[in-house]
Amino acid sequence: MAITIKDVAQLANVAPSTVSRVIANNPRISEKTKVRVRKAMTKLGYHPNFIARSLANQSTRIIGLVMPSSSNDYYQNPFFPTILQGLSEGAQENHYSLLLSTGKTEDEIYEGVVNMVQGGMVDGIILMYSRMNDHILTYLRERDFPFVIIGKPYDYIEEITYVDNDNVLAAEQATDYLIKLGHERVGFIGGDESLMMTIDRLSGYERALERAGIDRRMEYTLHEDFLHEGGQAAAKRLLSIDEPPTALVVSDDLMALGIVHSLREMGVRTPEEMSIVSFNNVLFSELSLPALTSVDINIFDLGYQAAKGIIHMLQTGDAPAGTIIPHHFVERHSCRSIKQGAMAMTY
Amino acid sequence: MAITIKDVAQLANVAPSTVSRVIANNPRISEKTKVRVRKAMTKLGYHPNFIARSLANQSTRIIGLVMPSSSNDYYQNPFFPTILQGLSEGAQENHYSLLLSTGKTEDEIYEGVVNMVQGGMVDGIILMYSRMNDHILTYLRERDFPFVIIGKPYDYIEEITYVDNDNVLAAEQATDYLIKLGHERVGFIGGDESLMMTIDRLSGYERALERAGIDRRMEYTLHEDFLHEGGQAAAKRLLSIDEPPTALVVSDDLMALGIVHSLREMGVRTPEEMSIVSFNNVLFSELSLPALTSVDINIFDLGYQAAKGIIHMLQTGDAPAGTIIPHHFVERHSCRSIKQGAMAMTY
DNA sequence: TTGAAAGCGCTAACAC
DNA sequence: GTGTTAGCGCTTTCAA
Repeated sequence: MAITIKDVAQLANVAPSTVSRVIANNPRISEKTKVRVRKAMTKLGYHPNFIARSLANQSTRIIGLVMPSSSNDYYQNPFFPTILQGLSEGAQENHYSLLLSTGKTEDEIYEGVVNMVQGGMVDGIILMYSRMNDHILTYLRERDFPFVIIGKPYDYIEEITYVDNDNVLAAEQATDYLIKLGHERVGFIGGDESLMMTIDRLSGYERALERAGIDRRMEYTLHEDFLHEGGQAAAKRLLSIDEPPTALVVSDDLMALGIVHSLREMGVRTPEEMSIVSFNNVLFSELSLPALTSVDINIFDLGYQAAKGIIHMLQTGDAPAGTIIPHHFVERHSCRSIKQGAMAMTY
Repeated sequence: MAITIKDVAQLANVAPSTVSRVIANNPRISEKTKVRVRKAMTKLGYHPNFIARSLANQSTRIIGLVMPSSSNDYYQNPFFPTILQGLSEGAQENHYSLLLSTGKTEDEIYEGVVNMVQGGMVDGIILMYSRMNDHILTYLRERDFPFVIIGKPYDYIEEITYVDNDNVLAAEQATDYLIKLGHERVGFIGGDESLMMTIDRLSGYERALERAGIDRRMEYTLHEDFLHEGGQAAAKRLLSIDEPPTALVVSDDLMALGIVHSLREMGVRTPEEMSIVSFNNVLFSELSLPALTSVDINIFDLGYQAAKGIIHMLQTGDAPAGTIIPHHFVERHSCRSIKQGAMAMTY
């Protein structure tokens, strides 16, 4: 059995409660006894017991992290470690810890969250994704349990604290960029259709087309899970259209890579015959061939601000609000101009 | 305040201890009262409090995960989410939770681990990396705290439970593959030199050269952090040698990508002028141009077995042992034969 | 400024 | 089979 507050109290000749106060640095304890107690603590190698403290305080200083189900490819994305890093840094700065949800299926994850929450293991929750009609979100709302969500809430947006990019604007700008390059046949390749990220990017894409007076063609919009199939299916479908697009807005770098790859296998080169703008700007976007023009969404900040946000909520009980993380466009070599008399590539 | 065991006891007309026994499914309780108590539980919406249980049991069913410091590029690797997935699945299957270490610097992480361990937050620890002279490992050993390490222990290998690949063999095979292709000037690009993974792969590389009777040239071995610089520095140094290598064993796919990229910028094509074998076989290895020939080390299993391992230790108190996860070679298009009269590429 | 004592919610040894 | 009781290690009234 480890050293407890009692052992320290005994050695320092004070009551356990006094030791407790010294730990909390209670100002009503005299400096003299503080010093004495602290000396006893180091002498014994005392370390406070988190569990006992949590039980007494009804608070664990632990934040639960809910990942998307691991059957979901989203999880596989290099996007994740970076978000985690942000979360980790935000938590660390305020002496909070992070507890991971586990579970493959949605149901398993849901059950895990219920355990975390009702079991009193966590003080708050961060949802690392946002999708429509999410059970977990509903549950959290119903219980009025503190949480923040990374991504835009599907509904009750005024009542939920979230951290997100302006994905509509970002996609609009990306699409606009292609249109300015002279492309009129621009397609959109999204990920999971229930993800708010996908939904927003799609509507940004639509908005740009509309503003440019370009009719949207439904066959130019594809939603699939490309990580596994390497974009094979998408590439095929795209090329089987009688007037295939000349440019693509792709909701994720890894997907973009898959599409570039499949296109290449079918003899279509990027950017010469297909221009591509993607999202996230993960590490390898720069290293791939061609280097991907990508929208940097500041993934790290997404995590960092989410951590800050939930901690702020827990400490102040403040009203919810949305935080928008700025994005920026990173121009590389995956797009080319098809304007009359323009340069061939957009270096 | 939430529903407690007492509320349930009252409603079911039994003592709190009986409720506790029902939760534990103690066989000495009659089916009749079990049913009655369970009914009361669902009626009240009772959910056991983890913290209280942990305090009474002196066990949390939480496993602490120690990541490398986030200043470390290793963290950035797509490798990580996959390990996490494995850990998560292994933990979930046994109803364990995962607590993440936070902290940027080594010292912060160390402190975090001490808090986890001495604070009684975790029953065991998984170190997600293995390096020489690691403080944290020393600490854990000194306290005799249960832990498993992903990677080969630097010392006391007999006394430590670990999960690892046979990196020596893997690197030997990779090098051998290049030698068989006719390469005699084979270089090695490793990551962090203190990582056991790097050390083992380097010695596998050396072994293959030795067996083939090829003298090792020190200028062919480079250790750097290529993720940030995109391999620029490495590529330059490699090409500045009077007799540059014709093939490279690279300790990581992302690094390999960086090198391919930099080489290309300097006018050196892969695989025509430089053959490359790398490690890990992460998702994009297949999608890059050229598709990378890579050693698949079964990252998921590394995590999965580590989780199983620590849980086994906790439940049985069993003696430590090493688990070796098999690897396999995935031949793609980043190497070519330079043998007389051989085919140009190894499709 | 400090101590005594109750209690956080649960488990387990000991009774009956 | 079930109840009683004493903790697990800490915080926090309340009293002094």
